[in-house]
Amino acid sequence: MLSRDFLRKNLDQMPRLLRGRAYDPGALERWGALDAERRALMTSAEGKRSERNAVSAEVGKKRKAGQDADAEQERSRSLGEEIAALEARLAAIDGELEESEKALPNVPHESVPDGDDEKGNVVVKVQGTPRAFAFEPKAHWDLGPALGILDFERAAKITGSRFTVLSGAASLLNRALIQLMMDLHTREHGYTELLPPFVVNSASLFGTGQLPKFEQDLFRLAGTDWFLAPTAEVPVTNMHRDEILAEEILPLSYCAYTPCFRAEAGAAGRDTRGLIRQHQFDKVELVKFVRPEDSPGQLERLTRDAETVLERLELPYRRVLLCRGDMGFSSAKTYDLEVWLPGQAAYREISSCSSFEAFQARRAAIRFRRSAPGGKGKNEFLHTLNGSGLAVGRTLVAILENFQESDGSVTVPEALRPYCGGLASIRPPGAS
RNA sequence: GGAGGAGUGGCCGAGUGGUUUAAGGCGGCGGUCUUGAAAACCGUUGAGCCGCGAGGCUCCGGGGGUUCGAAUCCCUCCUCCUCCGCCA
Repeated sequence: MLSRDFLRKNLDQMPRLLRGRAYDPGALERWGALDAERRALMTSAEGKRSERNAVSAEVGKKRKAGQDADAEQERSRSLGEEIAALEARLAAIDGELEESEKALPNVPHESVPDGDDEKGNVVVKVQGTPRAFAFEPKAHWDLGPALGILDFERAAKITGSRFTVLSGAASLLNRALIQLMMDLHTREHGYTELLPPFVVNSASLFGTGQLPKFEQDLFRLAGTDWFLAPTAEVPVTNMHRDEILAEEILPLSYCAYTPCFRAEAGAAGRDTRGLIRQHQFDKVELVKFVRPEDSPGQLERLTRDAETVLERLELPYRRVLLCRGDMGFSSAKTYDLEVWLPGQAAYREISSCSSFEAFQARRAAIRFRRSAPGGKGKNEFLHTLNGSGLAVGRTLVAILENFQESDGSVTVPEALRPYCGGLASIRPPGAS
């Protein structure tokens, strides 16, 4: 959410600031008129309330002194009616203002390139060279079943499409990857690990920006205010909802492994094969709470922290700076990390690292007390960032496809072996 | 799930209808004193909003109600605690 102050000052600039982003221009115009009316009504209502408070106190005083206070009582009562009328109008205006504010996307950072879709994204870095195969590399949806470690059909029986059973080495590797990522981020990158609830309420989803606009992407527990978390970003960012943090503890860095649940409405027909787009997947998430002046540097660091996982696993990837039109609703700036998948001969997203500036902090009321020499500092909204470090299922896919051999086996990357009992190679059933 | 109890400023805690614009304490900050520190003493110290300003308004877990007037009374929801039941 953008601040009212910012909207007021930049109302005529908003079309330029939000160019390329999805929003309703008519809502902006209405916002301006409503805001002015709201402030006028407020001044009037507060004046009346002030008078009523005084008159009301007079009633008490006179009564105590045994005097007649009927005139004051009547005046207070009629003021009360006037106030109630003004307040009803105010509440209606407030509701409308909030509706339009909630629906406005974040203003992109100035370093974000123009563009309407992924064609406007900019590759800022390419790391590693895709391996030259002496044979036709298979896609993981062929490799996995052949190795007997990915079972799509039985998962469809148990639940439905876009679910998978991992068995044997796939389950082991998945577990090892989580462990490797969590160890790396906690021991080498300074993150504090959390195991948050996987179920979140609507207030939390509003705080990070999934609600109210994107409920169709979520699984809701029937008859409740609870949803399966679509990403650990939601529970972890909302850790500090409605809090005022001390400046000294910033930057705060958390990492958390959670399963993630997404309804994938509107993705019908896309990535229907394999592990790429599932209703349930594991992810290690990185979340930071930082001072506003630190957020650009911290986005670079967080993105590096995610890249380090790919480098440890010897996976070729590239870093892409998303253009204005391809960013998420809440983001001010986003880097996607894309891993090379030989089976598709393409780079595919494996991490998305974003700075939200104060957009989420405002929605979730997360502030910090700026320390000032000789006394009290001001409370300010802090900046939040997060990124996948990494999406575990897609990392498993990348390992299977990049490290496959001509005999159908898959070599386990060196860095992962200590986490899976020294397993060096995954072999097809029956192979020696 | 059943029965009780409780939610007040960073923390503890007083307040059961009208100078409470929330007492007091702790903690924090500033100062006096001191070579320095501690102690003691003095002062200061919640959040948000409206207003050019003076100033004003709102907030005592959330929401609703009663009243001229609500932290205080009523309804409802949430959370926590105790006991019972159930359970990994």
